[in-house]
Amino acid sequence: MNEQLQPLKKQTREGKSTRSGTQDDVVYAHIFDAILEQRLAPGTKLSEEALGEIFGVSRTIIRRALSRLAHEGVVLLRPNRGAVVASPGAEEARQIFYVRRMIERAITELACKNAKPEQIAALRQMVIDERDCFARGDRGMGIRLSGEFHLKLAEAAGNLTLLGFLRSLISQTSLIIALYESNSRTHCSDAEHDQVIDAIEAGNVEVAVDLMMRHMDSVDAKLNLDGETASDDLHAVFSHLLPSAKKKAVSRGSV
Amino acid sequence: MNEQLQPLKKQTREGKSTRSGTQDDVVYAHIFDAILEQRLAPGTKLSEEALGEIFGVSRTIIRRALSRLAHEGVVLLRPNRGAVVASPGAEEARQIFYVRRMIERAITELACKNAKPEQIAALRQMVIDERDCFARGDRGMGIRLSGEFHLKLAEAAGNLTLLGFLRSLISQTSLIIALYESNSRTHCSDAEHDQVIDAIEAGNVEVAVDLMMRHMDSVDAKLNLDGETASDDLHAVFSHLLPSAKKKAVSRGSV
DNA sequence: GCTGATCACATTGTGTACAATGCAAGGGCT
DNA sequence: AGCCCTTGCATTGTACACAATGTGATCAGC
Repeated sequence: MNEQLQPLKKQTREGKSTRSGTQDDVVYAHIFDAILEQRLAPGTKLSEEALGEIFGVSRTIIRRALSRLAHEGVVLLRPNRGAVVASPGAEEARQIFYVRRMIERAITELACKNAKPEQIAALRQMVIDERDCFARGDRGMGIRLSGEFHLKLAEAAGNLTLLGFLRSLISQTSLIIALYESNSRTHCSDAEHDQVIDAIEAGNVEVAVDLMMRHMDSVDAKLNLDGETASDDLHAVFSHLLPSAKKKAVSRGSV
Repeated sequence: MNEQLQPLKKQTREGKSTRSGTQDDVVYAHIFDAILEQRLAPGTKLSEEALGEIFGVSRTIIRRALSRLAHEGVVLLRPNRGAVVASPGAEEARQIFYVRRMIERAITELACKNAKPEQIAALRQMVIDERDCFARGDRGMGIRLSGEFHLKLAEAAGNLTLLGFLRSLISQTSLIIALYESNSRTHCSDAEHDQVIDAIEAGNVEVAVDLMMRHMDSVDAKLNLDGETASDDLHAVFSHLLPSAKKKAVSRGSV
């Protein structure tokens, strides 16, 4: 982990998820990415002062970023006791997937009606980039891109509310995959994404939705939410035994 | 508007929406309620300093409250230019209603399966209270309660993610009703709420969902989102002509 | 030796001062 | 006279200092 990257004046090191530009967003994005790429394990405490020192900003900024992450359900904010990376239990995970499935269905339907040619093109490019990243072994970026594919699709659907909800859901989904993925070396298959685009471009709602649902199936088929029903608490209980952050992102998948 | 209610130490004046207790929540709730009850018109600027003085707290608290409201879509936070009460356009309104309808359907279905007897009882009590409030002429409280009915229902459904989404949707819906309600003297009919409970208690999913959808219909039937397609910007443009806050809440409805 | 309370430390919560930004009015220029 | 630039004010953005709270360790008592 970086000892102390310089005070990041504006958009220092924006190579990662391209965001607008305020310090705020940069810090938010970094923490978010760290969680997505599992460099921060669920349950890890996120000390305001420590983070402030790392990013070279005051606690004010960190606090805002954490608050935002908490809103999205990626971080748990315990009053007077600090923030930790959320660790959703199995039941919670099921609920989140249930809702995500519903939202993705709606998005797919709307995208069939509303997606413009240039948006479809952007989606295709996205899949290519995604494939590239996985091919290059840049798994971290690949994971993020495969998440952003779904977001771009939501954009194409043209409903801002759905987009916002999906953003929150994807964050949480990624966390869940990190926790429960049994078969650790899988990810959103590019092929599935491609097929969905085909159906959408053809305007074939039935098929598009069906494919998307299958896609969702293939994602949560990889999870084992059964067994160890107590894992929710176990994770929280034993998390302090883990080092506060793993050095390298290892093979894992996302949606 | 109150000149300066005393520094509200803990839970001063918690007669309104019963919340936990931190200053934070109190300020949040007050602003939120003011928007819901239309004492704050869409487009109104929310100055941090002014609010801080009114509530007797520092800008820090106000800022957090505003940030939270912004996250729920009730307030628009323009960087370096302050916060204003959001004024969603017609298209945005349609999108929000679309999503709300979808969420409410899911909640109703789940509630049929999962609602426990004591939760049903709580819902019935809620409708009674709601009716009471409208009967007493306490329209403000009535509006809030009718919104909270839907939230309680979501609770009974047992999906926390859906609950969170619905909370956000209800806030925005209320705002939209404030903006677009043509027939100004309507509200969630208690009868409709009651019928929905009946169906849920009977475990009759089909009927429950159908009733809920009708209920949604009757809500947006009262809006005129057509005509004056430019009203979005008009509201924003002319809002500075209005006094910063209306004195009294007048007859209006909610969901 | 173990359980319980007390105290010290570490961390978060809040208020405030200062810096930066945006907005508006006034004056000079064309 | 109209337009643009400059200057001043108001408001938000950030950092920091102090207060409050929770946590863990030490020590007395059983």
